[in-house]
Amino acid sequence: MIVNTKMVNMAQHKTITVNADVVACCSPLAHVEMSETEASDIAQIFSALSDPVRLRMLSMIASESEVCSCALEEPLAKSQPTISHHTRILAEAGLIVGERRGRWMWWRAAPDRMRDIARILGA
Amino acid sequence: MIVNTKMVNMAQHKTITVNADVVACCSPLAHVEMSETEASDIAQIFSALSDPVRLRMLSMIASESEVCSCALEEPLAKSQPTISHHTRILAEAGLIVGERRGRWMWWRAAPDRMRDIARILGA
DNA sequence: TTCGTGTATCGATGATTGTCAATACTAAGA
DNA sequence: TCTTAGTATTGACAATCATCGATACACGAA
Repeated sequence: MIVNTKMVNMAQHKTITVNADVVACCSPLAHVEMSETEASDIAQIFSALSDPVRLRMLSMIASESEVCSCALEEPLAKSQPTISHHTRILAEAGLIVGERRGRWMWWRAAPDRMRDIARILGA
Repeated sequence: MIVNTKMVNMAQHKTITVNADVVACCSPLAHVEMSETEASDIAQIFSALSDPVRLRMLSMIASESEVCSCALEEPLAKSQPTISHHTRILAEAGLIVGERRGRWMWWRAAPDRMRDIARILGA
């Protein structure tokens, strides 16, 4: 039974997903030269994707409907603080969204955001 | 008149494009959980995309048929060694391809590689 | 309230990275 | 050959990052 449900991106922080609309409305790379602002915003997202642990983490989360933080430590062979660090970075990039249920933190992928990024790369 | 033409990725190095087929045959993120090897290979490419200067550089190159190295310094406001450093990283990631003509280095985008990455993110 | 447990934060450390001045390399012309 | 000019490499430095132990916080149960 679900006792408490709270939508958050950064677990106990304000819900901040950076660059939401900037990314959504950004043109494909090959069409227009990017501004410095666009470049910084998008670079942050690629930066979130530039770590092997986070990539496998995102893959695990995106392959299921949702995954608990506690289910990530063992397969990724990382400590609990490290897992928390990486989920936070993915969430700040808008690639995953977190939901607290009691003591547990559940994560699910944000396919819209992933499509936005794919579109920027797409030909 | 073109005197000498040499296809290279790393300007005066061996032609090394890392992960070429690994990336091309990699499944979308949400389909199968990534192996550590896949994750490392793909993380390297996202790492190349994770810098604002490189993103703008790639955008400039992809917006034209080809761009000379010497045409990048001024609009990006970076020194020549820095430009060379960034083109090298993009080339090693397989995102751009270089061609030397005389004293000049010409770069063009690799849309196939960009599509491969988009497909990995795509839904 | 107290205890147990899952998660977030802090602090420190070793590794990686972006940047540029100086220098070496490469190619074309004189 | 010597000179000029575009590019690559080296070396150094400041900044950022991944990692984890220790600790604080949040929540449910007794």
